[in-house]
Amino acid sequence: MKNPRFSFRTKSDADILDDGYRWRKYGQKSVKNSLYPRSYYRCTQHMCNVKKQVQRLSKETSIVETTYEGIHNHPSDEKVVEEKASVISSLLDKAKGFFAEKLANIPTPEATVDDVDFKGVTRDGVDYHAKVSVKNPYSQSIPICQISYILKSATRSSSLFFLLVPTIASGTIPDPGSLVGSGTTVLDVPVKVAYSIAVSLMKDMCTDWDIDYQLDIGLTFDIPVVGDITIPVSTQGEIKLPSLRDFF
DNA sequence: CGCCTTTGACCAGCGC
DNA sequence: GCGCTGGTCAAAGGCG
Ligand SMILES: [Zn+2]
Repeated sequence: MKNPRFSFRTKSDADILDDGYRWRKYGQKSVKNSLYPRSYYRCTQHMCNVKKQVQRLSKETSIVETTYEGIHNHPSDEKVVEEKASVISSLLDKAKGFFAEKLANIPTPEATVDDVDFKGVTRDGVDYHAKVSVKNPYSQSIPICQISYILKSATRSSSLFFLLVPTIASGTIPDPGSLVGSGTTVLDVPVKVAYSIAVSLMKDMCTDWDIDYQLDIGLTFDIPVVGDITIPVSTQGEIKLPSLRDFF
């Protein structure tokens, strides 16, 4: 009943992805608020009750989400495993090249915050809408399924606030797509800042509106069955906050 | 035949 | 209880 379960997202045109095991489909249901149906599979091996669900996301139709439940008690197809291993090493080569070129030219940052729009105030906090440009210096395009970020202040101001609360916001961006090769991809990042932090920020920013920021970004590659590989990328820059006039 | 989808029926949990 | 939802069963049919 309560088996271990994990899920991952894969950017794929095909609904059926070979993971080295043989499955028998035993159901398909349409789920509420989703354009695409959810398929139910069971491992064909006797005495192995591993199940999986496959569903294409309605928001980003190029991504399928697979949820596994249970652990196989038998080996899988060797050939497919070998193929997966080659895919993984290929991805690692891509990542290596990415960092090789990144380290080559230090001055250009990989990610900058272009603009921060004030969206509104809710009961819990203040909503911003940030446009983040992520530059991919590597010639090949990199498929990304998730980008996690931590936005914290790197200012050297004597402000007590930044010493106490260094982290402004954090979260994940679901399925931002691919980072195009030798280009810049603009991501729309919804940022929710807790109300108490926002107030402190406003008080602190009365004199100078620009703060130095440090943006810790994790690029997450999805690798079927094996799991995710997250590569940390750090960047610094300057962020402009909306003035108090935007509030009233 | 063996093995697989398809598909409606069926069931269990949950909110009202 | 009633209806909705998500997960499963199983009969039927496809296909090499
Ligand atoms: Zn199995």
